[in-house]
Amino acid sequence: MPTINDVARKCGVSTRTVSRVLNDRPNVRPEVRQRVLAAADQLGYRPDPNARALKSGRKQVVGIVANSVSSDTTLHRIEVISKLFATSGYAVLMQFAESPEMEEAAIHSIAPRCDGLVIFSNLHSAHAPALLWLDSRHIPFVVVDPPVDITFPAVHIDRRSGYREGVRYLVQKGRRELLLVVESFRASERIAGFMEGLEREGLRFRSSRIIHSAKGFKGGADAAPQVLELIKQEHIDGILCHNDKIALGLLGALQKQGIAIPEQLSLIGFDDDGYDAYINPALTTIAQTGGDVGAFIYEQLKNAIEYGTAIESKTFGTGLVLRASA
Amino acid sequence: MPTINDVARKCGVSTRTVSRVLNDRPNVRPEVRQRVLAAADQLGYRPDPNARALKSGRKQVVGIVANSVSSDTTLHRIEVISKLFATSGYAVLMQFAESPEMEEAAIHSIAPRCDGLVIFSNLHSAHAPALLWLDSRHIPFVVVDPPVDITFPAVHIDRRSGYREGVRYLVQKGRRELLLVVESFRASERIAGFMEGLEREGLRFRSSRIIHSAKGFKGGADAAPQVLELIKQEHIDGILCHNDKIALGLLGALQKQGIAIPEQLSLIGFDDDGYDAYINPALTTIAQTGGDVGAFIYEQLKNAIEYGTAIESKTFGTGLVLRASA
DNA sequence: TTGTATGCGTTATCAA
DNA sequence: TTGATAACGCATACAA
Repeated sequence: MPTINDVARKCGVSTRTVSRVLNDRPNVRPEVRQRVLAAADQLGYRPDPNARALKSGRKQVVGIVANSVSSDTTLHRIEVISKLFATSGYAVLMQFAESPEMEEAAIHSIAPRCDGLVIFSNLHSAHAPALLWLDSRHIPFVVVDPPVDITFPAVHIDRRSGYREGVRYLVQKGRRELLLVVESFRASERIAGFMEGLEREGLRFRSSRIIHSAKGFKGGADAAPQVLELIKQEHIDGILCHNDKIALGLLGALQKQGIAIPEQLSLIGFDDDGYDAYINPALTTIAQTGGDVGAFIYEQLKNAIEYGTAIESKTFGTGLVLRASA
Repeated sequence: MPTINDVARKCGVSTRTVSRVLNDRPNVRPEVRQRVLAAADQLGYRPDPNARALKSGRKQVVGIVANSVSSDTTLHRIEVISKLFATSGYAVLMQFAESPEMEEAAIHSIAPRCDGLVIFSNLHSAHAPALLWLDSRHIPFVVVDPPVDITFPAVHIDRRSGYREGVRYLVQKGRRELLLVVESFRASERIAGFMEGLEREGLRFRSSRIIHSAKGFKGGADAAPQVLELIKQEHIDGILCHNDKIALGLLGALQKQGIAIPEQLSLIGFDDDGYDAYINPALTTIAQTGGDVGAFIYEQLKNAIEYGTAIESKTFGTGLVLRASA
């Protein structure tokens, strides 16, 4: 591996001059610049990023810490962030964490190698020590969709309003006996929206109208018997689901039992997964609105890193995407 | 940010001793070891990974280069690899590339920061300079699912046998007029398998029996009119698709036109996406077999990095996952 | 416009 | 068992 010294020697200049050329600094004669560039190219010289980082502190890397139970949405956002940062010459250092403790450890392990951090967080405390630590080290970071309110720069997704809107829409369609099917993790915002929606429509909330399901397609399918029972006993005619996977799992299982959707029952998911428009009936869903979360994070974090600007928090809304199932 | 010197000073030993303690080296009195550990902890000391990498060459990072058009499968494999490496204390440095040229650039930019590399490749040449360069630098790497044969350690997915098997299965079910719907990218292996399958079953191949569609659900749906035409004219009764998204898009569109699946027409996808079992009819598909690709890569690469073992190439098979659509 | 020399925070050689 | 000290490859203050 050739070093900057090799390049300097090869064309009879000092390392200082080579450094100038390589970092696009002024005060180098064009002729010398050419010579250095040629020598570097010829030797296949590449600056050592570690040495550079050690000296200058700039690493050209952004870190991403994500919780282990990352959804397709999270994966997609990570992809967007990575691609955008790639266009600015940054690579992305990623570490998954299974638990809040591991998440803190991951932050500590990744931060020293990064110019900035994106944290898809499960940290359940608003005062996570790792975040305080980052802050004290002046490492810019964005927390994405934390389950609790947080005083640090963060992107929030307002699911509550989406579920509220879902309820309103169903009621407007003449549905009165509504049900909410949620996974155990991150149910509270959905439940709050559901309850608020009922209240605003003047409908009474009953705790029996919240069903807890396991995760994913299978969770939805497995919840079907219980849902079916409620349909019979309480004449459920509208269902809001934790996400589209739950909705699809449930949809198929209910259809097999002869439930007509949307005629007899309206069904609404969450996330706007790619398949929504192509299943039968196409799935009405609630989706994040207000632009691309990944793009927003990129803008904020990049400016914070390169110009020291403050990162502004933002709340993205959610809204109905109307299709056939409701 | 406290350094190793601060720790050394704080407990009155030399940096050498602190270094010994921190790297679990022998020849330190237990009492001193305790003292050092306590001091480090108290100062919140964390070794600088850049300085460490600069000196020792070990970076505790594996790199992933992925092409921009990465499928869900790729994303999932990346996730698996990241999580496994996280359990061994490695973070993952990721860079997406839009083109083969950018892919080479990404390799060059990432490699110096990594102990090893995973390359989800679109490199269309078997002798990509970047790979030769990696090899000459003795940086272990695995190429995943390259579109061409390659002499470097690689994981191959044998799609051809899967499509062959698909044809055989359809014929066995009494289907004779088969159609293949492929995207433009990476169609050749599928076409080869399709043609081989037909040949083995003694069926004649006609070029009209290959339809090119755009990407994704929409591509499948948009191909429907053309497919419908063929169904009418040539009495198509079995379709193999590029992947499950194409299959689902096509499925819905055909159903809307009154085609009964699987009664009138058998439909087979590829990938075994999560929703396959939950749509109606559940989608029969072709899936990669032989274990988890990500886990295999982790094993190989980790051993190569830590013990210098050679990485062995492996070909993963593909096989039918029978459900209702065929 | 260019060069010399120092130090970033580690690891590791050598001597004690 | 320990310590002084020299690199690792680069960026930059300062001198020329």
